[in-house]
Amino acid sequence: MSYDFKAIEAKWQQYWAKNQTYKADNNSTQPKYYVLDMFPYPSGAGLHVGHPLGYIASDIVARYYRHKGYNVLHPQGYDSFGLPAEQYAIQTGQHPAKTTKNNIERYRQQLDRMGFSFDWSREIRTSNADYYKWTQWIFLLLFDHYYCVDTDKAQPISQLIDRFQKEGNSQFAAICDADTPIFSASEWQDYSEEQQQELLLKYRLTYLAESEVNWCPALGTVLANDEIIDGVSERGGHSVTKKSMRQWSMRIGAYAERLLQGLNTIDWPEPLKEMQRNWIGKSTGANVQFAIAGHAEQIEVFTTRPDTLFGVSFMTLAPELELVQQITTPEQQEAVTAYIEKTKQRSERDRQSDVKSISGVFTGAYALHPFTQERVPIWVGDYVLAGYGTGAVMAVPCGDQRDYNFAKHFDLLIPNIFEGIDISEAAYAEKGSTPLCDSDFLNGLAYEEALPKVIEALEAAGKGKGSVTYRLRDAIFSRQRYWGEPIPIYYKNNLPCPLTLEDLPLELPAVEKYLPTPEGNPPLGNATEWGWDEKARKVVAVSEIDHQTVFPLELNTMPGWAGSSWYFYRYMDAQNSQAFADKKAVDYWQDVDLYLGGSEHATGHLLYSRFWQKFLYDLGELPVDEYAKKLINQGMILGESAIAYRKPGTNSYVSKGLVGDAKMEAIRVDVNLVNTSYELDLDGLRAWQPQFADADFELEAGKFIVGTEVEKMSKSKYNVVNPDAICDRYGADTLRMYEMFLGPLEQAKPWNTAGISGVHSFLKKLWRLFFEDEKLRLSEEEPSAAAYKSLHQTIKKINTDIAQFSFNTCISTFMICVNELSAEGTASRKIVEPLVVLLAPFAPHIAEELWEKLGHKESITTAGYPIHDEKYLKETEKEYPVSFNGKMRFTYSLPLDMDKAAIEKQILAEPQTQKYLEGKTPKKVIVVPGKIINIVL
RNA sequence: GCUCGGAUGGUGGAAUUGGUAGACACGUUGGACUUAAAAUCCAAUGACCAUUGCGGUCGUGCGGGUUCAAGUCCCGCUCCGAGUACCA
Repeated sequence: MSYDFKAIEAKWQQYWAKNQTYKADNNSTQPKYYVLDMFPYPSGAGLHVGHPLGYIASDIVARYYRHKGYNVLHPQGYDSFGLPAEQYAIQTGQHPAKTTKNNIERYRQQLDRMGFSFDWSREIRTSNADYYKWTQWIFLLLFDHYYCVDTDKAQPISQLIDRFQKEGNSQFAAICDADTPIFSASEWQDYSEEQQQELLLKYRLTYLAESEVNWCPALGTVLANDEIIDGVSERGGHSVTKKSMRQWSMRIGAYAERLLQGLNTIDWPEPLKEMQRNWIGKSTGANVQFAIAGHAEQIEVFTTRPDTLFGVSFMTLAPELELVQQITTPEQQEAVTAYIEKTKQRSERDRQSDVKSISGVFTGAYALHPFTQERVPIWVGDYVLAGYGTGAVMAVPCGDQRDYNFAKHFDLLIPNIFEGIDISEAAYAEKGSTPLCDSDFLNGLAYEEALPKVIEALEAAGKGKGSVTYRLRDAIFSRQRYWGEPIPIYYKNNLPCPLTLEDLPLELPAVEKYLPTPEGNPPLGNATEWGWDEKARKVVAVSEIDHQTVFPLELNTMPGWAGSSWYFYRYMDAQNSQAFADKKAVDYWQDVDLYLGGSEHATGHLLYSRFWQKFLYDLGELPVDEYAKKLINQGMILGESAIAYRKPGTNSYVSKGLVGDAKMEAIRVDVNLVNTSYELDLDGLRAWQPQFADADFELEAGKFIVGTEVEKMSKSKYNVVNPDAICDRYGADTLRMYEMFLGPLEQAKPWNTAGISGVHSFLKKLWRLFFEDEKLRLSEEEPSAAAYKSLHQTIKKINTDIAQFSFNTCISTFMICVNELSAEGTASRKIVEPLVVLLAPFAPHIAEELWEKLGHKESITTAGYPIHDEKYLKETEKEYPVSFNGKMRFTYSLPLDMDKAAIEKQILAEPQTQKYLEGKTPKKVIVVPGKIINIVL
């Protein structure tokens, strides 16, 4: 009987499904282990061999922990809202729900073939109303809370209203918009309901605000910063401009410090943490007030170098600041207005690609230095960003390269305040130990001492204070799209009113067209049923909107990251209709023990989900404030595109070896037509695309060889390898083991089928260990010492390697073990039985089959994972390499328990040693027990 | 520019964290079995020299250093990849 992987895999996949082998129990007394994959967006292209890499790794871990006696939660679902389905709907008129459903079915089929141990009873889809009901609920909670600085957590808005009633807003610290006015308790009470609501919006953790957004006219929507690459949209490459719109935002900035600190408590890859730290971009320094000559207003600047205060020679304001208009002198008015207009017209793309050119204009106004009262000219320059710090900088040309360049360009003063530093060529930006000069009370002090001193002086003079600024901006939450979660808000007198939990889910309405309306409203503006009846608490026809009892609903939908920011808690109790998850279930599962996914989500999903986590933790909804203890980034599997070389302007192709120095056009051909020796199947090619039907091919040695290029796997590059094809040819167990064998999990690597035969023949060899022809040839005899040793070495290595997620070396270890056992001849039950369990996480189908053949009635899942016994590994003797001056000469076998002195004595007495010593006395003898003996002459 | 990460045979990659570099696999070459092919098994395989003598020299991107001993640690470069970018 040969290894019939097709029959075996089909059999066990059915068995697992029928017996719900991998269903996790919410009422278990076993310890829990939660292994999570980043759930996929079900695209129309289906899975390629790159997708399962992380799923295979997490599946190995899940199965391993089950063997170890843990109650394992290993769920899977779909991030099923998203732009591609909507784009497809626009083109074809097919409802996104329908295409999404089809895509999911295809994904599921492909996933099932690979033998994953997912608990499918917990499957979720973010586009299902019973799921997004709870996404909407979280939105409502955010709307109903503000961030209290004193308690350093989110608090209910009702509490804020209480405080406003009693003391106004000047007595306590809460995170709010920068333009929030100060008011007293009596002023608050005098405000109208509308005014009060407007003010509360400035505090809510999700809020409406007029904000500058990245507007993409071609897509008709707003894009987040991470959806823009090189100034054009990630999807489609359309140009993007700035536009001011009233948008929903998330006050993630309130959590900046906690998001930063939390990184120290989680075991995530250091590079990923570093990315998040940079994205949060904390800088400490000071805010400094500059008076303006002849004006009541002041300019506040943020600087990380208040110690260089005496080097200020001008100020620069961002063109967007309102203050600019107020202080500009009549003579400069024209120039300033022209400059502001010019900046407005420049698209984000221009501004980014044109970093080097320096532009700016003088306002005619002067600021007064807080200590010297010297007059400092105020300029406007677009290198200052309105959105960072205060939108104004104190320019210290001797200490900052951009200020330096600006000063050189406009011929402004460059006073030097660094002792003994030459600044004739460039600014000196280091925070070094160089003492300051010409700096009044800071003279002679270097950065470290000057910093606290100047802040102290500023605070004493009431001219500034120490301050911290973050680069992290609040996240725009509105999308002008159809295929996303509706925002559970309606508008009364233009003010947003929240729905309540009882009203949810607010279901996505049907629309005729998925494009924006002619008036420029989002696609939901096309819905006929999209009014909110406040009394009946239900959605009614738009025609009934009267602004008395029926009001318009929000037309924007939520962004892609909304549904993915909390999904890992839904898996704990996926069917619950009363809560996002039952409290008992959440208390039992707590958090994710291992999270696997790509690093491309570093500053998107992985940051937003931490933010929501901390918020829900503040509310007591979740037990921990970081949801994933450990995270691993699996590397991307790249495609290896096949290139056929064509003579320019002809239809003749030349085999790779014959190209030489000739100029050729590189034409990508389907990799699936290429075999492992890079030979192209010409008949297949001719049938594949008509342009090749009558092409000429110059062969070498009767073959046509293609060139290759490693790039991202994508349909358009014809380099996509479908896992189904591999499963057909070699089976799922081979695919699983081969993907792991390819290299370290974290590393990006090209897909190449060349080595797959090695893994496949390993499985065949394993099979032959059990079967000779038709017969199970299992020995019940006591195994040899060598067999025991081989097994226990393997057990030891596999256990330590799984703990380190080093799956590629696990596969090697298995190969060595099976090679050794095969060489021995007979397979003893005492050896192969534990071996099969050991292998089960990696190649579950063949392991189940062999387990059954060994006479077991229950699934191998219930078997305990083998633990090695040192007694089989114990060695009494060890080969010591003996080297002279570090150069290896010979080896000598010695008992392991000998002490160093005895070893030294015995080695020196050896005739062979004497020969190499040539009568000299060694200076030193180094003995590392069990490792090496080095004799230094 | 800044911040990370990397560089080991023809190829993918190992190396107990300073202790015999190249495990394991692919590929290649030779052999066995076979009418033949597939499958399987055996042997060789870093480079160069010596090969009828068991050996020698070099070798982990480049140049230095520390050490009895360096792929591994330190200093200075080169190249490649990722992230980020007027962040005051």
